[in-house]
Amino acid sequence: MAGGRVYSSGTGGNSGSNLSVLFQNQKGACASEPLDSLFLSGSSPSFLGSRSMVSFADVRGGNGSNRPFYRAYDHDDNGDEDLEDYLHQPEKKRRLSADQVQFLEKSFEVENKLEPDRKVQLAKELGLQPRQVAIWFQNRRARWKTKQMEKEYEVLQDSYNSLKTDYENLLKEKDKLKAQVVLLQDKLLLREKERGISELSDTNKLSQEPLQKPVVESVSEGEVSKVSIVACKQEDMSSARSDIFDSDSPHYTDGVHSSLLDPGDSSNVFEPDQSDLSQDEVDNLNLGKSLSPAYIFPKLEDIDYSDPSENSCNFGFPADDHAFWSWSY
DNA sequence: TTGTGTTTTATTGCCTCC
DNA sequence: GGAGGCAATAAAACACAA
Repeated sequence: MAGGRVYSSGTGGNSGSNLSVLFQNQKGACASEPLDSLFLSGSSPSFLGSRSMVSFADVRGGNGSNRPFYRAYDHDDNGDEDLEDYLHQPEKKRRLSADQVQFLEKSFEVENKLEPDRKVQLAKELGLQPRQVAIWFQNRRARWKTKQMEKEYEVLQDSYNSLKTDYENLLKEKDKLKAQVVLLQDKLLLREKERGISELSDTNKLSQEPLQKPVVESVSEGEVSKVSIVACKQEDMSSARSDIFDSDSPHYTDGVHSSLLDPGDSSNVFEPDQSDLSQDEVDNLNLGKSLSPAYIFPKLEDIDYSDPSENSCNFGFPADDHAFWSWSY
């Protein structure tokens, strides 16, 4: 015996409880053995006929009437010789009958731990040894635990897959936005070059016409750099540089400008209202008139788009604005 | 029928609790 | 120190394809 343990051999007697009556009624459905009919009397316990393996000491030490009934005994064409052989063969494991298992399962559902009294009671009801009942519960708990772990694993797996999908979608969205940024930067560079050429010719003209109006004033007050100011109102203006709104083009409507200011675009983040502007911002607005717009708009190359929380210029969004970064798909 | 994988029953050794 | 639980494992019983 394990670890010097001493296990009670059990009685296998009938308690005569209601549970026994229940399973006696089901006995017809249970695989009834010829051996049962041989050894079972009318007053025998309901499960005694299918009694499983008992301890060797119990079996071998007892007389013939104490021999267990082996339900697993294959009796298709058994004669007396087979019976003899069977009774003399070494003890083997016996599976519990369907009824016994059902009984134990129901008991397990009620309580998966086995109190000593309950163990003895169940053993009596089932015609098993208390030790066998204990072993069955122990193994049943192990199976239950395994099942639970499998369920938990599935839940975690589903959660992981969901997160992975979200992550991949976000990556795609990020790539899309990056491509947009590159496109816009190209357009800006192009316009910058055009403006450089234009200013060069303006300078030449200016030297000949000193009374010409300042370039900035050609931009209407309602439109000038409102967007750029708000976009960067929380930022260090020293890093700003923009000439998106060319003084020569107050109604700048190329792809860049229109995409940023299109009121119909729900994703448009540049929809500031002048009434929302603080005095500082208004000052900046005025400053923007007198200074070059290049001081107002940030240099796109300086913006890090990889991590929204680290943007030096987040276009008016707080860095922790998760709503912006976790739009649905 | 047989080989092989799975399930069930039981053992062993270790650990915790009282 | 004994009782009982648990993890690991053995081994029999069982299921099933080839």
